Amino acid sequence: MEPLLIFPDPPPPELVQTLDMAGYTWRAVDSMSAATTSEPDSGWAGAIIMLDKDPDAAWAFLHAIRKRDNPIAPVMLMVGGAQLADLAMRDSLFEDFCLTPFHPRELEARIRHLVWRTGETAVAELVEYSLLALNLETYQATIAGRPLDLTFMEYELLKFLAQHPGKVFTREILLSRVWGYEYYGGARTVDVHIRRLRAKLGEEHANLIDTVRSVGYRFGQSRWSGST
Amino acid sequence: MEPLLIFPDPPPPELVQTLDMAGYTWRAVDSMSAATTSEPDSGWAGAIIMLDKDPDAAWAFLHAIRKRDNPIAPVMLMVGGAQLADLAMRDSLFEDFCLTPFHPRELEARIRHLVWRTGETAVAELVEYSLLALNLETYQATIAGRPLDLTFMEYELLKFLAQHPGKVFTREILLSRVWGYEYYGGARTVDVHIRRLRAKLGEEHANLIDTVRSVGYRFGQSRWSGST
DNA sequence: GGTGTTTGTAAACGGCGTGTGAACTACGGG
DNA sequence: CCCGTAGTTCACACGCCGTTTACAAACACC
Repeated sequence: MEPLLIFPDPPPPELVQTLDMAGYTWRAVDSMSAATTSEPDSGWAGAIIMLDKDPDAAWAFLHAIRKRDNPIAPVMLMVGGAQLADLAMRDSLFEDFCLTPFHPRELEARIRHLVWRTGETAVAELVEYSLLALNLETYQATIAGRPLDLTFMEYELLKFLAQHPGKVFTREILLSRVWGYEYYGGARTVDVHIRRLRAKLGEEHANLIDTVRSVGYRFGQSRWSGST
Repeated sequence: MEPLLIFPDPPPPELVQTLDMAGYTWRAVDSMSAATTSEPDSGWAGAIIMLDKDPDAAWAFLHAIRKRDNPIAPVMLMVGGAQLADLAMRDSLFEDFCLTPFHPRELEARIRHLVWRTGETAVAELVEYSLLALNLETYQATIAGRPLDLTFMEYELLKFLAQHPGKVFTREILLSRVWGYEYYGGARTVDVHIRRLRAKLGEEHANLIDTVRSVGYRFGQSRWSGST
């Protein structure tokens, strides 16, 4: 799982202990730039921000990570009882908070609930296979984290293939299912698009699309595990 | 505002006092049938469930209000420290919890945040993305602090796009969702408005609106990291 | 009624996505 | 080893699609 972002650095030892005991990975940072540079490719699972030591710096940091292009969510605030009034009018900046000093089991329960909730709401229509990911809502594709710049037909073809991994399709089937039922065109069209897809997937992933001689093309599951 | 549903009846006096002080209306019930019969036409704003006195009855009641046709949400649980372990594996039944005995100001802050969050999903008065900010109440827009002089349609279009960052919309969808469901007009209308928006956003921010060739347009989220 | 703004449509322009033909290569059978 | 079949690769031209400009209709504000 992706690590949690902690502010500031170093975090209080009781927080570290609670997170480690619960099995979370985390990285503490002291500035917005540090949060960006140390961000893993898969992004942050969320953020925990200590608000009780240096409130002004913490609020500034919180604003920064929520106003950037990919806002970090969810955010858990650690606040002292006297700071509760400061939370009003800033509801949009955090998802949950926990009073300090905190009960380790309470914080653990809150983080678990928070992480669970984001996993629930992330319902973006995705097609994933191995290192390939297609986001059907945004029409974006990535292979091993690297963005793929696909044209419309390339995207449609790859989407169809990735939605039926392991299955073999003849060129005629692909023409009718991807291009359209009444499409009249040469079978070579498919070949060329397959070729362009393999080129954009890169040499190390071109084998995601197999050629089945005298039949057609198959996506993924090139080698089925086991014998026979 | 709609009343809060409290379980059980009668609720502990300190809870009543906190709710009354904060200005919330509420009704306490002791059974699922009572919750149904005393439900106002506009429904419940949410539920607060005391889990510390009779846990079994509380869990049964919680299950009931979450499994019916119109599940009540959000739900706040009041739990003793020794019951924290019971929350695991039941994340789908509640939105937030508060330890008992509770800090009145903490509970007030939690309820406010919870109610705000549910209102947020329905109507947001402010839309922000990166350097763009739209104030839906005053019909004002700014990019990087600089005011944008947008016409009505430009504002509506930008608002709709900014409310769904990353998502791709076809011209037909945009025409129906922004212009109106029974609007009958050429798809070129969208193009021109997109063009005018990009011009007003300025050269350095024109790329906030991406063109997805032969599909439609997308706002923001040019780079995407794995999840969220 | 006059003037300026907003909004929708039409048409010209330009780029690049797309399909096709042909050359080249790989594979398999006789 | 040859030959036929099938897949790959390359190059190029057509045409679609988005951009841009221009203009007319609708509207608002004096």
